[in-house]
Amino acid sequence: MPELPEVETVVRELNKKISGRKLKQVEIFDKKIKQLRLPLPMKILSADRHGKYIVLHSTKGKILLHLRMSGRLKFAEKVQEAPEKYERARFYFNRGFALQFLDQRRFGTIEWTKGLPKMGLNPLNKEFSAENFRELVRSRSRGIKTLIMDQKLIGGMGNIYADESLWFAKINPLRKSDSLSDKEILRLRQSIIRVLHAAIKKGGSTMRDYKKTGGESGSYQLFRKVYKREGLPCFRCGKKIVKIKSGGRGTHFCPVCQK
DNA sequence: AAACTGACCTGTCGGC
DNA sequence: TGCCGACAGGTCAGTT
Repeated sequence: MPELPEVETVVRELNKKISGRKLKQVEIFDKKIKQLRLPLPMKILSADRHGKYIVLHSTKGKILLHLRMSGRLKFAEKVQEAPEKYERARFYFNRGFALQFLDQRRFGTIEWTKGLPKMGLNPLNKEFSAENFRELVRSRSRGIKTLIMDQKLIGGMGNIYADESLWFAKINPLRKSDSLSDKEILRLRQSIIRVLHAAIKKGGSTMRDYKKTGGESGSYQLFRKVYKREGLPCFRCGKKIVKIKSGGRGTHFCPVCQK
């Protein structure tokens, strides 16, 4: 569920809510998640985003969270003892604060580590330069949508924002990456940056499970152009948006203005 | 090395 | 109504 804008939104909230707080105890409710063996208590210094990972930095190491499809974090000033529905783990901080990890589909992960997984370019950072992106796109031959969603190449792009970015760039998601012109590559880069920033501004997209740490929904879904709009008119040319499958994922685009 | 496929889970929705 | 398959924001291991 959560892609870069959703994770970024959550991380910004965590920074406000738990930076500097003392983590006192962790409870794991789902036995699919293995015990962390943290040196508790520990002080959480800050929260960070690494692709779609959430990183909690402490003086002794990092707690790495991944929400996968249906995971979410909920911050509570006071929690009841019993886990709520779909609650898989809980972090207890000083003064009664708790962070709940909810995950209906149980794909989400939590680990205690020193290092970080290898990750592609951060599209919000200057490393996502026109030159770096062009090099990346040109150096292989595969569908452009699956390329921009490959976390080893670009960290954080997911299904919604890949479709949205390709619509803004007027590029068909099935185009082979090495067939894109310089102009198209520049347009795609700009579209990715524009879409991600706009989505962060709206607190991400709530299609179904995703919620911010206080329980509010994001609102970027109200501004989407193609994702889950199959059969509806394209906002640019009026023709119907179609849905196909690419890399096993639902893929939405305008067959007329995305060349 | 790079690019597909199915598997991992639980729930929902649409068709017959 | 009920059943059954397809599908959902993401990755991974296994296979070509």
